[in-house]
Amino acid sequence: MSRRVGLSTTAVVDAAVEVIDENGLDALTLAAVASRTGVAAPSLYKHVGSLGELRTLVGLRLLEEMTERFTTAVVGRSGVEALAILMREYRAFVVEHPARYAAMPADPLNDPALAAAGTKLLNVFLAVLRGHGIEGPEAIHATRCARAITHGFASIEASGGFGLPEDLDETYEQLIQMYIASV
Amino acid sequence: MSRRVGLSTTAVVDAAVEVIDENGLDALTLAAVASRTGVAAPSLYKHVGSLGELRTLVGLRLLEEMTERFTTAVVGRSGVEALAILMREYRAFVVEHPARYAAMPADPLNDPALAAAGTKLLNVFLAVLRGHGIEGPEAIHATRCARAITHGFASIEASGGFGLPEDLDETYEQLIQMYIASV
DNA sequence: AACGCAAGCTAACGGCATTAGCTTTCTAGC
DNA sequence: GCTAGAAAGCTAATGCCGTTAGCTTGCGTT
Repeated sequence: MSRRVGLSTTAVVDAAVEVIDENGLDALTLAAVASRTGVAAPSLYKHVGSLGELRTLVGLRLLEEMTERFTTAVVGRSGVEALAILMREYRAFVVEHPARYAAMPADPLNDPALAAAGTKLLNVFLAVLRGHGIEGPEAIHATRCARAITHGFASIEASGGFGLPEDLDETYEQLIQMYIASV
Repeated sequence: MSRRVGLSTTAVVDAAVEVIDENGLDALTLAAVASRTGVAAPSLYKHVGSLGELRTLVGLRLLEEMTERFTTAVVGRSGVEALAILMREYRAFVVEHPARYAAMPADPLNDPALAAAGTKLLNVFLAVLRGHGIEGPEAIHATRCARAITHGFASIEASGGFGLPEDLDETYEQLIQMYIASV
């Protein structure tokens, strides 16, 4: 048998994300990742402490992926235009990778391993709001509102919770306008 | 040993909800329900087809619980007042039973066993909107917006996703006003 | 009083995460 | 270039869980 596959923690997380993409979050199992990486299940423990830790690492990866994507999308834009772009980009990520979105940690700030990455993601929103003249406690409320709207719509859409798919764009634009009108 | 416990499907679902309330959705296991009902795990199959079916039954129960609660809360009210009450009641349910909310089916309309109950819940919103003069496609968009906002805020709150808990009321009232201003 | 069904039970299987302990391969230092 | 030791892999084994099979027992009906 071909020994020394040359695995690494990064490669294990890569494989985990692939498993999620292909078969959904529930399919993320050490056995599945092991088979995909061509290794016996217990060997994964050389690179990852436990299934729980792997989940955290996947969450970290996704948090960073979103942050980079949002940062890139919003560069050179400002004001309500930037806010709208951010919200559309959020939904676009979920539409492209619905299973991946389900693996996003719900409360990154409560997990020491995810707090830094979660804060960075939050800061993208806060920076755009600040550029629009919103700061302090007002900015916290505004960010929470944006989170609730984007996460709410995206999570329902990702799980197929909306009945008729044809005019979802219109509903979402309506939400964006609703939000922008309020800030 | 005391044979003939006198179990029923309803009693099994009761126990399942208690397990969820006490130890979270992940703790919903046939072993846990069996131990709580004083029965061996395989005996549960006399009342429930599988763990998956038990999850569906729990979802059905919660859907009905919410529908009844909302219906009661909104009786005698109309217009934007009724909309605000509905949204506050939605959040109140989640605050009272965070773990239970996590067990709510994300896409009830896609599951034949839950479609009827999901439609009933949706109809409470649609009825209030109709009383406010919103009908047809416009009502669909408006309902989706309400769902996105309430579910988004509630699910983040239920999972402890918001950092500072003190002025969450204010954020939510802001969202309610934002929504009401748009319909 | 006897029968049949429903509601329990125990035993067993397979899948999973995880631990323990072994073998092999790469690499660093001489 | 050789050799120790660490790192990366393996197999075996444990315990929990869902699930199935097949047995036993209590209860309601006739």
